[in-house]
Amino acid sequence: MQSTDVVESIKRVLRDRGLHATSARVSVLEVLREGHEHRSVEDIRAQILERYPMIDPSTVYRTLETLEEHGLAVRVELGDKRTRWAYMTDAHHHMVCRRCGAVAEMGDAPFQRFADDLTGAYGVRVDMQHLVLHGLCRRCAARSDT
Amino acid sequence: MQSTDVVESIKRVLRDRGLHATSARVSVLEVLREGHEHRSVEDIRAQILERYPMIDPSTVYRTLETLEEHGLAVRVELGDKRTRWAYMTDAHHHMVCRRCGAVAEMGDAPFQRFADDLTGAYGVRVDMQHLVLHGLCRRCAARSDT
DNA sequence: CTGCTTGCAAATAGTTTGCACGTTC
DNA sequence: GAACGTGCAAACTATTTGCAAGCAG
Repeated sequence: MQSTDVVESIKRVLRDRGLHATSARVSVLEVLREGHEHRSVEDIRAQILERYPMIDPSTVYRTLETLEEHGLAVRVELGDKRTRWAYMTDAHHHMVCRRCGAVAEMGDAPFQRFADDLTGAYGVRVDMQHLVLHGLCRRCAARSDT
Repeated sequence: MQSTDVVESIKRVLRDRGLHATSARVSVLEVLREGHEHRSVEDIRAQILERYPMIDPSTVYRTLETLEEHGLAVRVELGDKRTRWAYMTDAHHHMVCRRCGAVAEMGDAPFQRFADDLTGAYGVRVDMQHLVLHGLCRRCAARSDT
């Protein structure tokens, strides 16, 4: 299990979707797969530059967009102006605390129930992969109860 | 019931919150109150210019931020890059269709149930005023069932 | 009159685009 | 070698900020 194998498996994934396995795409996917937090374009680029020679920001933008179209990456809007990106894995959700800024992760079950409710009531099919909510985190909510 | 009365009532609302009742604030609130769709800063400014002499974009930005802090306006992120604003009224929610772009409004009940679920499960207090979801609208969902 | 607000102009920040060259298949 | 993807530089768009002058209380 060498890092070469990781690269090879990523290339296979890309070619399976009919994409050219370019070094830009490989490096972006490689970095995305290493953690499941959501990262900005600049974070991603910085991590790539630590081990690959060079990549232009515009290439990172274009690459992420391509990966998104092919179901390999997800776009997450946390509420500040920069778009975050994550490797497409299991559904999990976030809440950004409006008081302290903490980002909490939450499991999928209540979200699925909610999505089903909405389908029943309105016929819509809600994307429930990486929802972002705002509000008060557990700690700030508890404090404001006093 | 003259338009003067509208202006006077808005001024009262502003002063009640300890804000100076400036013409910028009055005109922004007046325009926001006229419809409950969500409008961009430029939309709002354009509507103001139809009847008031002049207002700078930066003033609209600052005014909306102030109104938000005082609970008179809500910020809504529909997913494109510009922030939309609405008059703060009853809770209602939106779904942006990822296929056709339609924006559907939905009532509050399932959302409240969901918020209570999350409080029970995670202790968080979710803001459920103007949530924006993404997915497939009724029509596009039906079509993709074939 | 005193401080909060505004207009103006300029600066940011994130993102997008056109084009010539390099790479992948 | 044909099509696709990348780097580079420049353009855009929405938004923010500093400052001097204006208006509200």
